[in-house]
Amino acid sequence: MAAVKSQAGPGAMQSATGRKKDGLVRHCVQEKADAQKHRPNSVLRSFSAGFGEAWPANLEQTNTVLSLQSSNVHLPYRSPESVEMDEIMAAMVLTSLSCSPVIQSPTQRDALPHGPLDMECGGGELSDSGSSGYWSWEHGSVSPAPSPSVTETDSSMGQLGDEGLRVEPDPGARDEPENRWCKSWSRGAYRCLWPSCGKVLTSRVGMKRHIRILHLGGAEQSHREEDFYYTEVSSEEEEPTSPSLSFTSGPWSSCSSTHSQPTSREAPPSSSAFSQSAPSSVWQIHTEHLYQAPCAPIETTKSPDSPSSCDWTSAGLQLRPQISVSRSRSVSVGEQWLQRNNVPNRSHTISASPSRGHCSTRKGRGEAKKCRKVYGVERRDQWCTACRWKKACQRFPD
DNA sequence: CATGCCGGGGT
DNA sequence: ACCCCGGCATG
Repeated sequence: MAAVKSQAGPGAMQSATGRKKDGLVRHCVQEKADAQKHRPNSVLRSFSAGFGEAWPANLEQTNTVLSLQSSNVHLPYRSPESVEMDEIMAAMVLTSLSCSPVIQSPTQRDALPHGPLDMECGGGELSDSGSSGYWSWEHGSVSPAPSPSVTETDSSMGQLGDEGLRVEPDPGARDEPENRWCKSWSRGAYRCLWPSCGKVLTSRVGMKRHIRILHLGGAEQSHREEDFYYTEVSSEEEEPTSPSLSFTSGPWSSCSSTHSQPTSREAPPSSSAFSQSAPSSVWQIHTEHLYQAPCAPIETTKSPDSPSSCDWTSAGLQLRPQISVSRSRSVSVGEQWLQRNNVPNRSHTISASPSRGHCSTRKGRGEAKKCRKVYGVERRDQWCTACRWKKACQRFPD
């Protein structure tokens, strides 16, 4: 978008504005804490839940792979390195498998009350395991082609393949449009979701290794958990949208609004848990605003670097980067999300609406940079529309 | 004084 | 609805 914008003259701005309407939907399904149970099965379950039928086409293939795995697993001896690699592979397979529509595991499958898109509940507790900040789009993007290179896995994997995995063609199960399109536009970068890490690597294996070694302490048991601690990000998204937009402090990427999707956003399922949730999931937000900011996608990132998890509340929601939110609808992104999902919201989102409610009192100047500051008067055409019209800034709401 | 934006007006 | 701007509050 940024590029488009910059190239386009003022006149084009308007069209850009129009385009904005199709904000990007980052609909992400958040996994529940349950997923955190460190068990292979739970891993599979949770993933499957999140992905819905991500790649039905791969089911057969997947099964095949599993079979192979189960039959090849027990190798008398292998060098530590090879073992590690195998485990990595295993993790990859797991990841791939997670896309299967329904991976049933005999036990407590019903225990997980996740419905399609029920982020809210997941959010309820992103607890410590911290990885829960899982958004379907992120995972959905996990290479459509389930690492072909996988040839074998450790025994546990094999078992899973044999008994734990029963893939049934259940297209309707959790078929979310978002999942589909989401997966389509991400490609290769992986970001560590570990709190205050945010490392981005281009290889999945590398990321897994990073997580396992640095964050999971290389624990044996953790081999299959890496998946929870990283997320795939689209390189596309990483592209800077606008020069000054990226004040995000972390490695967080921004998303561009070039995608035609209604906007949606990840929001903290529960205001409080929010901060802790997803160690550092990226809150990418695309909002529409009344005034249709010409430029761009608004992106929000939860500041990863904030040592203390709770940032949302401080500094106007932390929508640091740019968020354009229409005042008329509440302002906080989180709120918006909550509203959409009928989640009883409230609490932290201070940022917003007060101004409208009791209008007389103009709220003091927020510390947030406004378009004027960011772009300067000379680049007024890059301001959000609201700013241009001398209205409350939509891009950088307080 | 610069900034943010309400309220109101023009098209 | 879109756009602009006077004028006021704020820092």
